[in-house]
Amino acid sequence: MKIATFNINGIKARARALLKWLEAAQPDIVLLQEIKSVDEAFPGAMFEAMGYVVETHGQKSFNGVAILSKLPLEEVTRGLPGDDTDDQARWIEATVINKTAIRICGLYLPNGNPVPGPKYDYKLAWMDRLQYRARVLLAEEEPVLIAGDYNIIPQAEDAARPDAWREDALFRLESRTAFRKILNLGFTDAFRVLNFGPGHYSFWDYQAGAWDRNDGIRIDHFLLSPQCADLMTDCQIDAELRGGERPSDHVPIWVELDA
DNA sequence: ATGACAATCAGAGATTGA
Repeated sequence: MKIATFNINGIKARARALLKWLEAAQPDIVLLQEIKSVDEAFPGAMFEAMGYVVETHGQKSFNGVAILSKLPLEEVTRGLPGDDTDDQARWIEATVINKTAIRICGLYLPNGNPVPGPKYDYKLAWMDRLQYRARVLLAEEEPVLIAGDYNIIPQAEDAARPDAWREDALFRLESRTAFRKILNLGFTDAFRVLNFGPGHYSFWDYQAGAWDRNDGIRIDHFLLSPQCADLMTDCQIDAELRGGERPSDHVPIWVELDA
């Protein structure tokens, strides 16, 4: 089973490019972030025509996550637990059953800039809630996959110019510590199991020719529970999409699971 | 230190992003 995550930076602007990539990459499940659309305006029919079921958790103008799946989805839930006053659409969960049941979580973690400030406070508070949710899911001792745009550069090798990010909300120690706390529960950063060294990125800024200079950062991740990590057979980034026409500033990353 | 680029909503330019 091939599961992908892709921050598409606006479904309205990216629907055609997404369709083209789906046809080429043939993922069974796709987690989307930054759909920047309310549920009613999401162009679900074009994906349903390809055999996907569509579950959205949208919001006007900003944020918004969705799941496309060729397998039936069960127990779909929306919103990250832990704060009833948080109305930002950044979290969606579903269970998919093929050979084995997997709990799939799609996330769009807050950016957090500028630092310091309320946006950074929100990021850290959101990561606390994420850690708690991850802990609850892990306790089930079943395959769990938490993937999406984490807005976290895990290590220096995950940025072309780490010094430029040193005090940024994506890379400063406090942010990386919060991310590592989740890993330390027992989750695996899928990409780093199978890929080594610098130069592997999932985001390139639109500005200053970042793509042409490969001035990128790796901020889109798959975190796998032990039971899920044992099923993984491959994990890759489809970087070439960034060189296409009117691309998102992120590219897809995917895992292959024997599940 | 600043801005560069893009999407959205709206119908200009502010807001957001990373």
